[in-house]
Amino acid sequence: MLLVGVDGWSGRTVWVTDRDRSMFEWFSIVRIADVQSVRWVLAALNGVDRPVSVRRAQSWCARMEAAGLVERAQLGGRGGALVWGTYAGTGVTRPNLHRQTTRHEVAVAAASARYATAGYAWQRDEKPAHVGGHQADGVALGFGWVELVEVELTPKRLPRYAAIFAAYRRRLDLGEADSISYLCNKESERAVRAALGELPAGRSIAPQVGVRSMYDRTGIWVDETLPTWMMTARDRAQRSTRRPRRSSSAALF
DNA sequence: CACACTTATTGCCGACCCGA
DNA sequence: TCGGGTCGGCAATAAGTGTG
Repeated sequence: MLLVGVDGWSGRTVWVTDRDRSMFEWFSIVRIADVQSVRWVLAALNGVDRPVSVRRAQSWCARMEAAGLVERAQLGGRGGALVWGTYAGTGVTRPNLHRQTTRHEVAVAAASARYATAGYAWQRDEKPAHVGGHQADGVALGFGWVELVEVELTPKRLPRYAAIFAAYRRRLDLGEADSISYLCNKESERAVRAALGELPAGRSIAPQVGVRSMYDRTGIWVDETLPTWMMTARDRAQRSTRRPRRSSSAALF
């Protein structure tokens, strides 16, 4: 454990545990999240499959804010305050809260938090190496299982889906991934399903694509249990015939 | 083993904010 | 103004640790 002095408070200190450091690793990957997602990641690090209480997540944020390791912005939306790691906490620069993509990033973090609780490691997808490639919003790594995750809050036009599906087809053929999950709201779920059915490229990957409506219109994912379709990494490993790419002793993130 | 003490976690309550 | 949602203070509880 590490003792961190609190600026401006004479004598006040905060303990930073290994678990807290794992939280900062997660924040360095997803950059920004809401309090609901913090509930799930704290649960993952505690080794339980239910989120910790809202109160617990709030107090964790308050404690780390006092230590100067996270910052918060109360924007009044559902899902709680937005939370991000400071440079001192994560070594990455502050996210821009007013960028249009922030809502999307928070939604990706919500997905990452659930996958973490289900036992998956989480990575950012690599930038496409060649023209026509496509970068997913995240990669969930199980034991011998690679799942590309796409968070879809705004429906796209059909030609765009055609290009993305073709890129996924190539990646599946190359063995870079085992499946693709589209996490949507109601509107985009309809668009993705339609595109998968109408486009030849869509039909060719459809058996390996899961389309789930998890978000409300504003991109908030609120729940108290893991979705039934989300198989835990451990259960998935027992059904997978592939050789593990990730040892069971690998770190969570 | 019994007991005191610490730490982590939770539920409850009131305060506050915001939109209908 | 009302209701829903979030946040922080507080007390209760569970689990872990040290001591006689």
